[in-house]
Amino acid sequence: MSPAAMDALPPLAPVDREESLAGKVYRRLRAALMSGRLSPGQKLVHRLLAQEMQVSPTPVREALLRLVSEGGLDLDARGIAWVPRLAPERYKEIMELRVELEGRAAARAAELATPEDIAALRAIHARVAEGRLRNDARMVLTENELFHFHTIALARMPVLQRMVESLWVQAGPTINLLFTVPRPVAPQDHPHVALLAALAARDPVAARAAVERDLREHGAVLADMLARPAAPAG
Amino acid sequence: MSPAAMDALPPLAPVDREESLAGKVYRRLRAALMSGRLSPGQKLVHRLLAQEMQVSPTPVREALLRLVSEGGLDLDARGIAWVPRLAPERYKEIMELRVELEGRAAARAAELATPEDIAALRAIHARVAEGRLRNDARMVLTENELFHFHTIALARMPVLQRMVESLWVQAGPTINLLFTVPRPVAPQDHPHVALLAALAARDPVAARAAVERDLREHGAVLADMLARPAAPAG
DNA sequence: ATTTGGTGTTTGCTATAGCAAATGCCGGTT
DNA sequence: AACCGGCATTTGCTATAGCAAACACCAAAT
Repeated sequence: MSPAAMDALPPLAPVDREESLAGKVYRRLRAALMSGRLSPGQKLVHRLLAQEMQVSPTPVREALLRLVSEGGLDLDARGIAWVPRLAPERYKEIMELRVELEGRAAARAAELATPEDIAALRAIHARVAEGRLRNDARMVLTENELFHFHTIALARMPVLQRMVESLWVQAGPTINLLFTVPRPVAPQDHPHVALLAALAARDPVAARAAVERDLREHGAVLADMLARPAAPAG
Repeated sequence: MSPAAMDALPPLAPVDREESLAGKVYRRLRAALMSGRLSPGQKLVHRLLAQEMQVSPTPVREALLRLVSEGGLDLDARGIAWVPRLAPERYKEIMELRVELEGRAAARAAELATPEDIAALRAIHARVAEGRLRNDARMVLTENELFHFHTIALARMPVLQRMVESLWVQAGPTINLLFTVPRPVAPQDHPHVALLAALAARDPVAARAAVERDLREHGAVLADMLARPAAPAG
């Protein structure tokens, strides 16, 4: 085998092993954070969770600690895990970092995306738009997330991707709590459409600008909601 | 207590609790990664580590899994933790992200730093320069790290700071393995000096540029070393 | 020299138990 | 009604045990 052929070989993939129980629990909790099924202020007690999930406490504890490590859960003074309530400044910081990192990923994606990649994104965006028409918040959130992470994956920057995931985990409960379906916009006005055009045109600058616009518009709405004083107790 | 006085109160600090054993182990391992005492390719077996540290395996396992979660350690197909060897592309991605995130922190720090902050940074930098004069790699690395994280802390962006720490943990073993003390430069030519001047002048653009220059110069040297084929076996 | 099979050891992962500290509940007192 | 004390329960954290799979080592066969 010549050196050139070695260079052309894909890297060896790790041998798939059955996922551990702790890994399964972690994924479920992580998805629950990103999708808002776990709400800000919720307490997660590993023994109780273990009972609910009908597993022993050790893997649940491990899963919770993983999520703490990536910022998705906070520990209180006693070591109990809680879903964080985002202060406005924290939310603002997270969104600022998303603008930068997701914008960077989009720019890179514009250099690397294939027509098939772009077609897949179009299909996802069509479902985002449908969710908007149907005023279906769950659908919009789910497909929007899929759209974003599909885009980011095109950039082939694994460290950045993991960072962005962590930001989504951190912001997920709050975003989902506050989210209302935006009014439908004219199809050509949606930032996703601008991003798709930029990807097709292999234009990194336009791709970044589209993502920035998307996140800034969306982020400003929620930032306003967060900055309001809490409603009087009903 | 009037609303204005409430706004002026510092946030309640969490009650300090004695750090758990797992937390202690985590900190030690993390510091070992950042400082290079753990080398790329090293295998970390939780039972053996527990014996060395004279603690039981559970907290060691928890500490290792935390470090896996933040990217500092990789798991192989069998679930064993290893200190990662950085491929050139991975190193490049990490440095690119550091340039962006640390640059951003420096720009923010330029807006927020007090004269006392800047004096403290000068003192740290003086020790960096001394380490260079003495050709003391350990001293340079230690003080340089202190300089960087002192700067980042001035930005008061906790999410960003945690991300940067994670990047340092990921790159620490490789950087320390390859590091050689750069030749001393004229004092005014060191990027830290440019950063200090930018902080004093409250100039975010110059601050960012100084950090970018620092990281790019340093990063290019190591990227070259990583890109070279491994030396023939001796 | 290489391959195969058997055996012992290692290792991750999970389950369980137990300790100490914190929390919650209830009754009694003011 | 509010406060206090006693007791039971909860909870994090750690230690230990055990299972299954993987690995390492060695001897025998080719």
